[in-house]
Amino acid sequence: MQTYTIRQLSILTGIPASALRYYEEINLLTNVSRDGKNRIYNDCHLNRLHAIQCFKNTGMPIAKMQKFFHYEENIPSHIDDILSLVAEHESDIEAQIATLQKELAHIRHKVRFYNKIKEAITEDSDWPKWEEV
Amino acid sequence: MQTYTIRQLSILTGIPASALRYYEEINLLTNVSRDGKNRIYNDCHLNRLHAIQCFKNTGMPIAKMQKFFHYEENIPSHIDDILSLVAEHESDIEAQIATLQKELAHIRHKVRFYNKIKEAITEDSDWPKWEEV
DNA sequence: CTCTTACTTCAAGTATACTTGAAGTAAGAG
DNA sequence: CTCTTACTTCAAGTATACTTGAAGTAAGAG
Repeated sequence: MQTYTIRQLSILTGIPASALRYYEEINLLTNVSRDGKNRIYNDCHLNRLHAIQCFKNTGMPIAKMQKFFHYEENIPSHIDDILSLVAEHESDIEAQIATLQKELAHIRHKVRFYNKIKEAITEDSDWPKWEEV
Repeated sequence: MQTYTIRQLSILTGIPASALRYYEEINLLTNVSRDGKNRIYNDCHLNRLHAIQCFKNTGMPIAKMQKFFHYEENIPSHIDDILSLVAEHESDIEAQIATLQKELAHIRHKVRFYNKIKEAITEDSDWPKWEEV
C-alpha cells in the first residue's frame, strides 16, 4: 500500500504540514498511523484531503466537515444525515453562484463606468452618468 | 436632502449599527456629519454601503475596499488604479464562479452516490462504487 | 561521537471582521 | 425633577482557521 510522510502529503495536496497536524488534532483526519512518533499517511487520507479541499473551496466551515466525516464513519446509521448535509451544501453552492453572478453584473457596470470616465478625462469631455453606462 | 440616523441606516441596509461605526472608524464610511454627538447619514452613505455590500458579497477584503474608496476621492489622478482594481476584482469573481461550478459537480456526484447507497441499504443490495455513480 | 534532516509536541500568536460591555449623554415625556 | 430612549466612546472580547516558535527526538552520514 502507498504511504506518505507528512512532507510528501503536504506536497501532493499543497496543504502545509502544520495544517495536516491541525486537521488531525480536530479529527478531520483520523486513524493516522505512526512510525515511531512520525506520522504515516495512506491513500485514504489523500482521498479525504481531496474531499476537504472541495468542501473548503466551496465555503463549508470545518465544523460541518467534522459532522460529515463523523457521519461517514457509520454510513448506514447516518445516511439521512449525510444526504441532508450534502444536499444542503449543494443548494448553498448554488446560492453562492447566483449571488456572485448577480454581483458580477454590478462590478462589470463599474468597469464600464470607470472606462467611460477615463475616456472623458483623456478627451476632456463630460463625465458619464452611472445610469447611462 | 434625505438623512438617516444610525438605526434607520442599519434597518435600510441590514448592517448592524456597530458595523456602521466600525466602517467609519476604518474610513470605509467618510464625512459622516453629526447632530451633537449623534451620526447623521445621507444618500451618499447609503450608496456607498450598497457598494460595500456588493464588494463584501463577492469576497473583497476590507483593505481593498479602503483602497478603492480612497482612489475614488480623487478619480482623475487615480483612474488607472481604480480600473485595475475593479478589473482585477472582476476576474477574481469569474474565478470564484468557475471554482464553485467545478466543485458543484463534485458535490452533486456525492449526492448521487449517497442516494444510491440509501437505495442499496433499503433494498439490502450491493453498494455502488464511487466511479460508477 | 557529532551533525544534519526531518520529524515531534504544545502553548501561544495571527489575521480578518466585527461584537460586546461598561459608562456616559442629550432630549423629550410625564 | 426623573425616566426612557437612543444615541455616544473606548477597550476588550470573539470566531474561524490555522501558523509560529521553542524545545526535543530518532536515524543515517561522515
